[in-house]
Amino acid sequence: MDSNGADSQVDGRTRLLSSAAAEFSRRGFAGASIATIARGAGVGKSTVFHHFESKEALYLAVIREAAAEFGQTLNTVLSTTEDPGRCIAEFQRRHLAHLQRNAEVARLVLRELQEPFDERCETLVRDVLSPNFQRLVGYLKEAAEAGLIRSNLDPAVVALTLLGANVLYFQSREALAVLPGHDLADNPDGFARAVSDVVFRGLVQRGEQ
Amino acid sequence: MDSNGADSQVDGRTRLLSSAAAEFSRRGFAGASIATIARGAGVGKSTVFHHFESKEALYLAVIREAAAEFGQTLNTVLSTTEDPGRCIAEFQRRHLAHLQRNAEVARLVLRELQEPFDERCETLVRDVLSPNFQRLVGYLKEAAEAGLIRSNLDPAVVALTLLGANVLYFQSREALAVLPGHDLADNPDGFARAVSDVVFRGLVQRGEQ
DNA sequence: GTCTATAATTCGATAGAC
DNA sequence: GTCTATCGAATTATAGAC
Repeated sequence: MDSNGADSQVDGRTRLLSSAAAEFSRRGFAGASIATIARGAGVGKSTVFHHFESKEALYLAVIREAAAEFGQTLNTVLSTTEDPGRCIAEFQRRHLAHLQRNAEVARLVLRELQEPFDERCETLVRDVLSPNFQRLVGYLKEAAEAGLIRSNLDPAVVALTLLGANVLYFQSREALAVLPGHDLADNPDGFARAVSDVVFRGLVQRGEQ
Repeated sequence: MDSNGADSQVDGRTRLLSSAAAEFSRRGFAGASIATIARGAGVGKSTVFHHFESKEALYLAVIREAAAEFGQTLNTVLSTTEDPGRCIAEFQRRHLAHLQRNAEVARLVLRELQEPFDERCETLVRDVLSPNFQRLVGYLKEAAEAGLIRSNLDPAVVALTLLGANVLYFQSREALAVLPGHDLADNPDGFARAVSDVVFRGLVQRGEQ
């Protein structure tokens, strides 16, 4: 049922990260227990503290891991020498795929953002989430300065629009299947492409206004 | 601190709805206690079951109430005789304001969508959320058929893009305040207007492609 | 207020890699 | 022999019961 356990092929640290992702995602930060995480990784409790300074450090490491992986994707995807339409479409597709592949961590982050804003959340945003977000914003700003896209708009708004569509899709996938009239629920790539098309070209008829 | 309590100006049913909104939002459906809800409304436990068939009926009524109120707004806002740019901007602004004004219910719904998809959630989507969503989709479809907006795009995708931006803003308002380079966090109307501008006009330079 | 249970964290020791 | 991963036992912190 769970794919971690004492899978001796990977080292303890890695097994701890994936066990922690599952446990934090299921119970939230406060509800998660170090003992359960250790058990899930097939190691002793004290081994956790050999690899990570504290429960919070482990928690941040779980998210940092996923964020760093997506950072690699950004290296490939965000290039001002490419056509911005393609760039954005590819960003959107890869981002949604990343959310779905790292569903546990994604849920963890969304859960955190909903809880009352504390210092832990601020650290999370500042140190882990913000860098990738700022790279997207930076790309959009450069594209605007280079005349590749419209320049009179806030790049942070554009970024939030793109991310918001993916996040809502990710959160509501199952609910979408209930709604009639489309087949979005089982076609994330198609959804991502359609969103990037909407955002890039807009609703307005070509040639008007 | 909380504005419900035994405020005898409004009737029991109304006080129950707002007490229930607070309690469900805080503890989720399973965690919420009818006794606490009754106490918060200043009525006895049996009064709850006089007004509502069951815990689930009360829960759905809380959300239905907010959805119906927003349905009123849709009547005012979605009109194919208006300029679609204005329509969408106004929809976006009112929707975000509605999320913020009904923050407890909004959090409740988002929480529900994240939990494992069960029958309760399906009822919620089908009976309560879907009607308003379909009205937005229907408006976009008509606008496309009338030639007011581009017709080769999926209206459900457009709707999800608009809603996603608002939902993400709503969920991450406090986190946004931490990110540098913008003042979005304390200007929801400005955010909504900027998003609708992006979605309506697109990123592409006017006159190109 | 004290007692108790639970959970985080630290300590000291062991075993294997190089 | 040192270094690193590991463990079991010991130590604190905290929250709830009485």
